[in-house]
Amino acid sequence: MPKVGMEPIRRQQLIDATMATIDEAGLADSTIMQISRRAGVSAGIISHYFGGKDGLLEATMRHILSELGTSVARRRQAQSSSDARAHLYAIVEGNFDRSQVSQAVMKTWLAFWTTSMHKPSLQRLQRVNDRRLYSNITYQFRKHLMPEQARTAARGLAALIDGLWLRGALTPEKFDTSSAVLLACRYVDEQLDGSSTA
Amino acid sequence: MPKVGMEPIRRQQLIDATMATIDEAGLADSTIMQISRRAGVSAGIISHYFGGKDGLLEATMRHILSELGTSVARRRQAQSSSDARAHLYAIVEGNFDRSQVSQAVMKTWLAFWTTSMHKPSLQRLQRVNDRRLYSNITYQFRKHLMPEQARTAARGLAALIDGLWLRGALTPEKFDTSSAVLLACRYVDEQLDGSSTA
DNA sequence: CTTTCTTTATTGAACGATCAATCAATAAAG
DNA sequence: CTTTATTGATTGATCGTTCAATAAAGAAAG
Repeated sequence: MPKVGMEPIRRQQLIDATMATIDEAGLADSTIMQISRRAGVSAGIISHYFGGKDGLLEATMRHILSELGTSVARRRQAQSSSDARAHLYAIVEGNFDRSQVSQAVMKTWLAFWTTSMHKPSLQRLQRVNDRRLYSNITYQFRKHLMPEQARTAARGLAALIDGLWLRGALTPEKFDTSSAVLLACRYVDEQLDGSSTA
Repeated sequence: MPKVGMEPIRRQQLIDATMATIDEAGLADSTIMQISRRAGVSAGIISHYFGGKDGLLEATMRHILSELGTSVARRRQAQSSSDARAHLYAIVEGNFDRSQVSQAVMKTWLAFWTTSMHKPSLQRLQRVNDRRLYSNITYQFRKHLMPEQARTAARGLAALIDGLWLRGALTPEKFDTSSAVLLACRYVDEQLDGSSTA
């Protein structure tokens, strides 16, 4: 069947298969044979399109990060105003959209977080994404808070988002996204409204 | 030299070597040879004392969990009163003591979090610990809040603790423990004091 | 005291299994 | 006939486990 335009299709199939395999067996027990078998192709094709297993994992992480960035940007652009609260809400909602808050995506993300601490290439990806989230949040808080307060509020919100998300990933039960969003948005309110004491 | 009382010594040496190796190379690239070499013993001794690599990893996780439990319990017992705020502060401080908030312990913990999602034996350990933290927090909040509010506040505080801790583990910079404690304690205050709107 | 026996501690080479990567072969499409 | 796509057996390396051998330290017996 081969000839043209197979590359983007295969790449997507393999990235999806990678997340599904990590979800099922964990990154440590995910072999290229399992992944390729799930994608319906041979093992050799991975080296052909991604240069090897590492390339596939990095591409998978890029894909997840890209989807997160898109889901946040989409909600922020939907805001016509420059209201800080609305933008912070959008950021929170975007982080709990994550295209899909599926167990597969969350487990894959956590696996990459762990791996990124020892693989410079993945660490750079994670850092860039992290910095962007933090500085976006800080920028919005600065509209209503003093620089120092804004930084603290941003640290708190970022931690709250990651913590809620982490706990959603760790518990086998369905992740209650809406209550997590509500909790994080209430934190935003507390930071914006209760700033009179300092 | 052998004869008596080597077991507890070797076990501790190997657990320490495990955390140090995970800190340096990551769990995925930690072999029993590296670990045993760092502990100054042969590879075979691991199977002798822990039954195998899995046993060593489970023992290491138990050790970390035990140290966390101890550091929280110690600070709570230091409280003579039954004041909710003081106990919540103690819980927060205990979680950021973690015996040592070293990179080695944090990386090991994160590695086990990731692994526990696919290994029932580790998952049970993690769940028990998680439940205990959550119910302890909920119990304290219930002294001043309605059940539903207490649960929400507990979810928020637990997430905030985990999130701050996770971000401390992910950033290469030194983890600013005191500011993390301050931030989490301020969250406790906001939950306890600002409950008049509901 | 010293000789034998037993237990505990430890080693490290050998084994078997697993896995990522390679590459020559194949097949379809232009 | 060339290019793109794909296969899957082979290869080479790695790793966890096993196990027979060894060593030291008491214990028992003379």
